[in-house]
Amino acid sequence: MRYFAPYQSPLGDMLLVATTEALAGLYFIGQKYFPRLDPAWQKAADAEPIRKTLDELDDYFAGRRTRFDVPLAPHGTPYQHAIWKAIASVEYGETITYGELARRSGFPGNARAAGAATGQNPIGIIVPCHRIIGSNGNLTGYAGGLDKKRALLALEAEHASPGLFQRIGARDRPIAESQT
Amino acid sequence: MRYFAPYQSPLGDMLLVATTEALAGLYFIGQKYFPRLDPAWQKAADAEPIRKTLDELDDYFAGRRTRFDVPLAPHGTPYQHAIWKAIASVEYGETITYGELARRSGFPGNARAAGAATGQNPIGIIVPCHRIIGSNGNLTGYAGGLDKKRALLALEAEHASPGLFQRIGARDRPIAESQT
DNA sequence: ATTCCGATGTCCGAAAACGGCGAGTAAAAG
DNA sequence: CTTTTACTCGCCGTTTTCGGACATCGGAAT
Repeated sequence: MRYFAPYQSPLGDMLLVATTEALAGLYFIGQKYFPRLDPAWQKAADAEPIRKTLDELDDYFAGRRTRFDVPLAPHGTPYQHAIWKAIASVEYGETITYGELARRSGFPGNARAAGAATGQNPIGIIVPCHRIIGSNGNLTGYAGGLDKKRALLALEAEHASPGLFQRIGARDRPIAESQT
Repeated sequence: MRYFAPYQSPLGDMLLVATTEALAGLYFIGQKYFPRLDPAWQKAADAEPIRKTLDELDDYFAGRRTRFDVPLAPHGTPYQHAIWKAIASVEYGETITYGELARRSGFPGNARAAGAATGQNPIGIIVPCHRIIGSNGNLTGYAGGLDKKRALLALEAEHASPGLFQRIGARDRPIAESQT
């Protein structure tokens, strides 16, 4: 059985999906790859993973939290799991390229496939796919919309520990953008 | 959750698969379309549908039973369900052609598709797909092997009530056979 | 008597299209 | 002559599409 709950973030309404054990999904409403709501799913804001996620999200958006502790259980292929795991190792306020992501996940040279897998990340924000950018500094894409990606990076730059150089805004020119 | 149990029939070893509610599968070991055993399945000869099926199979092979009462829950497409339901209406000792089967299931003219669906019947013997034969009298095929089909028809002919004319052996010439 | 053809639902394998890329080259701007 | 910008092409897992093959049968043509 799966449980779900809504969440109103400063960036827009979101949907949480979880089992009794772990968080399985976190989406912006209507984003790309938004899941079909199964009628069998039950609305339950009191399920343990959901309650915990809601708390941590509040802290994150308030700038009080730089890591998440909720147990995760995303559904995907072995390759996708490798990619998502590598994404999860990117620290708050830090950004890496898709090429670097491919390298870290153990599949050097698969930048493109890594990008595709990144886009299908079912647990936005907590698996921080917004921290992956193009090799030329472009944001290139985000399932929830580029504005969300930009806002998340700005939030993290705002509250990141001062020692980090790779944070957004540390560049010598404004960040360009491409299509959706 | 699914349960399974072995059964030693006079025609060879078989596998039963069931839920707590109903029988979901009955296969000759290693037959065509034999299911992949899921490690999560539990061996349980005491589950209600399994116990009932084992009893009824004993009676059937002893010639003491011409109908089955176990609740069935085969897994398949709507079309397949229509076909299997029509198959189930063919009486002990009786045989019909694939064309007739198509007609009875509400899809006249689909003899070929009916044949394909027949082959994918997950509940052998109890859903009596062995009673479906070619329009020219050929046995044409059986997932468990043509020898099993022949043996089952022989068994039923042996114990069928005497009034039935369509039973095997009532033909004016020997029954030919085709490939596997 | 044989051969050929069309109609039909599903499964399965093969092939192609499609991405949240990136490096290398060629043309344009300063 | 440097620095951009535009374009091409290879990269690779996933998803979608497509084409046969089947437990057939009746009718028409050979």
